[in-house]
This record gives sequence, structure tokens and C-alpha cells, in this order.
Amino acid sequence: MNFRKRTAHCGELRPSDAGRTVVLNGWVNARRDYGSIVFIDLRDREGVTQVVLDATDNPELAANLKDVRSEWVLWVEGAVRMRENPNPKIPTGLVEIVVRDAGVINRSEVPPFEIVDDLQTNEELRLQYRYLDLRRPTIQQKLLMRSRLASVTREYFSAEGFAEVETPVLTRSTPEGARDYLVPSRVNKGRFYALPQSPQLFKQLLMVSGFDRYMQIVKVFRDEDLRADRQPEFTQIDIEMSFVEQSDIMAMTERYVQHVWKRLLDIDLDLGFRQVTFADAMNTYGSDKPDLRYGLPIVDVTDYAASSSFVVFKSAADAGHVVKALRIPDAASFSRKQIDELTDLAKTHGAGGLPYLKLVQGEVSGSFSKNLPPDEATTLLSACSAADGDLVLFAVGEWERACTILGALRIEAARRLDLVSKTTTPYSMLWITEFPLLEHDPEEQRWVARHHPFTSPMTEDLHLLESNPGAIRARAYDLVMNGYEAAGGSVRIHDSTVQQRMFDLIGMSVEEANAKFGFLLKALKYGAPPHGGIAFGFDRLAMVLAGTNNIRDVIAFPKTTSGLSLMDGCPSDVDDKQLAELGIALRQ
RNA sequence: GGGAUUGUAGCUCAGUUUGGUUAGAGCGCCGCCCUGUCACGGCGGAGGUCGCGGGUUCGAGUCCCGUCGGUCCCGCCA
Repeated sequence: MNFRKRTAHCGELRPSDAGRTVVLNGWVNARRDYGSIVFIDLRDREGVTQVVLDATDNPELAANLKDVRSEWVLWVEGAVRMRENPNPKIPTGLVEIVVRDAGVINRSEVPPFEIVDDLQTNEELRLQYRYLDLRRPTIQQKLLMRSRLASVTREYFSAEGFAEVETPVLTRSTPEGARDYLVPSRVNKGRFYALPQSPQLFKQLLMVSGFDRYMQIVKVFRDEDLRADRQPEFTQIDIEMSFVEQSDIMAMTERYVQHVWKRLLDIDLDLGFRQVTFADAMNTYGSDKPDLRYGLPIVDVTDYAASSSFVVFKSAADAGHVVKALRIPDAASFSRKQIDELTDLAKTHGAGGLPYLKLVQGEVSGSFSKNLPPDEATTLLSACSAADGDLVLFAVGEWERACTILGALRIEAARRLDLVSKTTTPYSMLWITEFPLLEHDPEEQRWVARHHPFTSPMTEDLHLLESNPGAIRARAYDLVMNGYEAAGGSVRIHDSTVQQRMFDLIGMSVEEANAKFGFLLKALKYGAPPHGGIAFGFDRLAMVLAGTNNIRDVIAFPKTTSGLSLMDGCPSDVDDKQLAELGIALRQ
């Protein structure tokens, strides 16, 4: 196929180029045919340029291009000239190309959906024809932003003395954490590799080796159910540092984020991101990843509940549970239906119901106002700082449960009141610190690591290691951006004895620990430096930067919520021959 | 594993509540016309396994059962 190569792309021509003869290559974005004059909008990654073909000047060429339709690929040669009727909507709108010669490089079938930014098509079809979906400028911009993020990241960490070291993708399956994706070994039949959930152990071993500062942009895999912000394979910016403590890692991370925001968004972020302890975050926002672009704090009213006439509150307080309240300003106008929807939401998070009070022109109403003497209602509402026109929602129960319920309602209320669009702080950055080291798994009847079992306990809580494990706080920290857990890390245990005690605590025998993590325990005995690190969810970071709340928008070829790839149809069946080579028989 | 919601023309959706003639609209597509459009315009036209399978019924897009996808959420995700 003959075509003339471009001398300009479709987004660059301006009035100063008038008079130049250029060649463009691109896709037909739109065609407007007037018979003796035809306009063709030619599109490439950089933009759109209008091309004019005058049939009276060039009848032969016009006849050749008569069939041209959307998404055909053309080359076009002609002079740049000022437009009679400029189009202020596009950057090249002041100029156009008068075609002198042109040709069809490739034809296109009629696409299943139009290649436009404000596409209404369902995601199923878009994913099936992902290569067409990716022609849309909005998606391209997001992926180009992701590309720049990767460049800026490497540039920053390289300048800070970090070495990028690759770690294996075929690794050992380990207990704890997410389900592993397994890869059968042909050479060693009946045995399996696991795809890494993170390069955690390898980066710690690199610290033992003395690499001192490591970072890697790396794919990791977790075989768990998906969400709007979760894919089975995703990318981490994995970071580890030696001879540091928590504050050093957090400070380094903040400087990186500041650098990224400056370079990619030209926004100046102040260092010293807000820090909130896990306990405070749960108490005040009902979440360990609160979105602080808006307020809506939760208050504790357990003290008032203890002497309440409302039996639900009273008995909760007597049982050692808590009563929490969420005041939603100007929401007393919520209808019965809207309250029912909020109640359903509360129930999905484990609430029995949703007690609420409304204050309208001094009158108290609500689901339990009849069970509450007026003076008690007044006291309770003032404890919640409720003003006229407010709605107050209550959650009753075990501490973390009650907090979580109101945390979910807080997000929903913000959505309904459209608080995010009204914010004066478009980016909310905060650290969550002092996570519990362990949590109790009622199913397995044992303690499990909340972060991972290599996380160091806070020094001042070490004495609780055997007496009160649930109260131990970890030297762990999450960086939360606009309500997303963007990064998480910890200072690691660098002492093999402490590491062994940790394994004991989560019910792992010495034998098992040695079998599964013996290489780490051994390595820690050969002069391990104090070390710690953090890992960013690269996709989530790209999401926040690109201003989307769908992780699939920043992944070129994502999977659906059931883990399918609709374009190539994986996962797929494999031949019996392949299974036989691997020594695998499928069971029904 | 569970819940909610969704699937009708190439696309977006209406029609399903209360089963009943030939399943509609906008956009797109095809043909003709048009010299300044850029959401071009005008005239005409084609296009449907109502996701799939089974059932109830004289009759199913509509009711019932099952199933396969999409989206969101709970559990899960160190």
C-alpha cells in the first residue's frame, strides 16, 4: 500500500502555519458532503484537523474519495490556509487543509459504536471492541497521563538514588493474604508457581543484600473478587528503603506525590500531609480511607444513649456497644423513600435498621421520636450539633460495625448532596497511621495480620505481644487520596526472633514458618538492616490524576468484574494435550 | 458465596405495571440532492433469534423456572 508519510500531526497546525504544504495521516473522524465541496475531519492521537476537498477544482480526486467513510485511514496532502468560518471548539479550528492529493490507506467497516467522547454505549460492547474504544480521545488522554506518570515516577526515584530491580513473576505460593494465581510446572509435575501478590519478600531480601533504596513498577496478581477500583492484575510502584524509620518513608512519599502533582497537573501541594490514626479515622469518618474533600464528621453519643429512654440505645450502651450519629445538614427534606434507601444501604453494612431524627422549625420527628421525651431529644440533637433542617442518622452496635455503617452513609450523603463538586480542596491527601497489627478471624479462630506478617509492631506496644494482641498497633501507614487507598506500607521486622514471635502469634508453627518463609527467617539472621517501604496502587494513582472513578479507564485492556477479558475471551479452555503435559486432570 | 440492578434494531432507549393486530423513537447505516459545514441540512430506504433454554397459556418482549453476560455493593482483597 502506497501512502505519503505525514509531515505534521492532526493537532498541531495553527494560523502561523498558513501557506505551508503538509501531509497528514489519520482516521476519518467525520465527513460532511455537500456534493461539490466535502469536509473531512482527520483525527490522530494529537487532535483533529479539517480537510476541504473542492470537487470543482479537483473532480478526479473527489470521485476517488467519494466512498470515504468514518474510521477509514487516509493520507492527505495540501496547503494550510485560514478558514472562512473558524471553529473555536478545537485547537486547530482557525485553519484547514485544502486537499491537493490524497489517498485511502485502509478502509474500515462501520464500527459498532461511534468514536466520540460523550459515548453512551454500554461497557460490555466497549470492552469487546476495546481497540476502537481506545481510539476515543478521552480514553487516550487517560492512558497518556498514565504513561507520563510512569516516566515521572522513574525519573523521580532514579534522581533520589533508588535502583529499579526486577523480581520474579514465577514465585512461591505463600499462606496469608489473597488467593494466589497458580501456574503449573511442566518440568516438576504436580507442583506450582504462584504469581506474586506483591514483591514483598524479594524487596526485603534486596535490603538484606544492601541495595538500600529499591523501587519497581511491577505487575502483581490477586485472585479475589473485583470492584470498580480493583482488577485481578494491577500495577504497583513498589518501594523499599534501608536505615530509615516510618517518618523517612512518609516524607519521601510525600515529596514524590508533590513532584507528580506539579509535573502532571501543575498543582502545588503542601508537604506535611494530614495524619489521622486508624482509631480516629474510624470514629470520625467511619472508614480507614475517608474522603476528606468534604466534612460530615460522625459523633459518638454513647454517653447520651446510656441514660436514654429509647430502649435500643440504652441496651446497646449497657451491652458495651456504641451509638454513633451522623448529622446531614439540610437533609430533613429527604423523603420517606430516600430514607428507606439509606436504610437499605445501612443494612448491607450490617445494620439492623436506621434510627433517625429530623429537626424542622423546632419540631423533632423521626423513626423513634415517639420513644424519646422532648428534653432528651433536645439534648441528643444538640450533642450532634444539629440545626434546623438537619437530618441525623444513628448507628448502634459493636464499635467498628457502627462506625462502618455511618461511614458508608457519609459517602452516600455526600454523593446525594453533591458535596464533592462543591469542594474547595479538589485533592484530599491524608495518612492513616497506627493500624492494628492483628485482627481476629472468627472463622479460623486465630489472629491474622491486618497488613502482612512482616509488619513491625509499634515499639511502645511490644509488651502486649502475648497479653493483648488485639491492642497492638503496627508501624504501618496508608496514603489515602480522595477516598482511595492509594498507597500502603510499613516498617518491617528486621529481627528473626521478633519475626518468629509474629508467626507464633498468628498460629503458625515453627515448622510451618520454616517451610513457608524459612528463606526470609534465615536471611534476617545475616545482618538485616532496619528497613521499610510502601507500595502505590499505580492504577489508582492514575485514576485520581485522570479524574475518573473507574479503574478500567486507566487500563488499556482490563477485565470485567467477573475476571473475563471480553476482547480475547480469556480465561479459555485448553487442550487435553496441554493438561496432560502438566500432569493435570480436571475434576467435576 | 450473597444482594441490588441490567440485557429489545449497529448504538441509546420506550414498550413489561394490566399477556392480545404488523414491536416503536432518536442517533447511526444505505441511496439521491446540496459550495462553508463542523451535532450540517432535505427527501427516501433498509435494518429485530426482544441475551439463551425450558415452562404456563388459545396466545409471551410482557408471567414462572433455569442459565449466560454487564455494572454496583457486602463478604473477600496480608
